[in-house]
Amino acid sequence: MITPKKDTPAFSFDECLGCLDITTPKEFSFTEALTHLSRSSLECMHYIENGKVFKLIEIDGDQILIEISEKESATIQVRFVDGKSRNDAVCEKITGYVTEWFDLQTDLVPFYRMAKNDFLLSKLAKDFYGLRIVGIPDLFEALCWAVMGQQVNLRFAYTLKKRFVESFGQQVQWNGRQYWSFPKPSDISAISVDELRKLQFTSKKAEYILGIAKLMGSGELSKESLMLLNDFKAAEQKLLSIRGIGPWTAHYVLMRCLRDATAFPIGDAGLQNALKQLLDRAQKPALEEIRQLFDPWKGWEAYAVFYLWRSLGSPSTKSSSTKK
DNA sequence: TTCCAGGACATTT
DNA sequence: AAATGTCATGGA
Repeated sequence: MITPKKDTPAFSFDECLGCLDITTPKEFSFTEALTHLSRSSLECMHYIENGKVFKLIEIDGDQILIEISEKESATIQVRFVDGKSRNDAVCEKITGYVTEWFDLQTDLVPFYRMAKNDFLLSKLAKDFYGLRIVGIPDLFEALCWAVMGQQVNLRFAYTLKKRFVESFGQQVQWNGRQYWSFPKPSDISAISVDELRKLQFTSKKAEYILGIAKLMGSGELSKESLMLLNDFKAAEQKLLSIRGIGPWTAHYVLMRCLRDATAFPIGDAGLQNALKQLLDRAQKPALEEIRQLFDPWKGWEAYAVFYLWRSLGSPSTKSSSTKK
């Protein structure tokens, strides 16, 4: 069985303020998490304002709008926007959610030890210190997002997600703003390809997502069942057996949802472009070279990829790149 | 205009 | 088994 580290950080609940403090590891940067979450203005699954993230999460069937901000060093604060208090059991679940979302359970010390003297990673580890793999805890969301991202530019992928969520998800209004929850498999399994075609999904993307919704709706596929498998390799095989899920999608989901630190979407175009830029090459490195580059990073492939992706959005590493 | 983007699958050689 | 075509849109 794949056992996630269950060393939940300490939390304290202040009943009066309707808040929850979560202690974060030393190697955690809330700013880096915010940078990641701010990638697209079309993002519909959370809202960011003044260094605070607003997100609708579901606990025991209840939708709770939370606001997360950095309180002081090594502490982030979760505020319940409705001001109501929650009991300890719910607080624990919220803490668990945030911990998983922000990847607070991973010990990054070995990663940084490894990266410290690496010719490529040392700079990235320094520049983006505290960056963790921001997760997509919901398996259906992770799979749908990965399918939407297949072979289209990221902006269009966000457009598709926004249309999808606003068509089939649930919303909560607060202070004149809408907060969305991702559609459930059961919301999607019965719709038709045409309904997704209207949102400008390709027929294939529509079929893939309907197929995944049916598998998850029937219980044939679930995050829990994947985590019950012997290892991530078995989870990968299960994912690859599903129509529409190829190597890239499988590894992307292993990385963002199942938290496999060895997940390695080697064919990823963004990864190849990041390496091309960092190595100052005229062309993207070949797959075999990428494999060799990653060889010293065994066990931390997913983190290496995430830091390389991060480098693409960084002004500090941006150079006057010419195309192709 | 052309190329290809955080791919996967079907079809053709 | 490996190369090639297809999907849809958008940005450079």
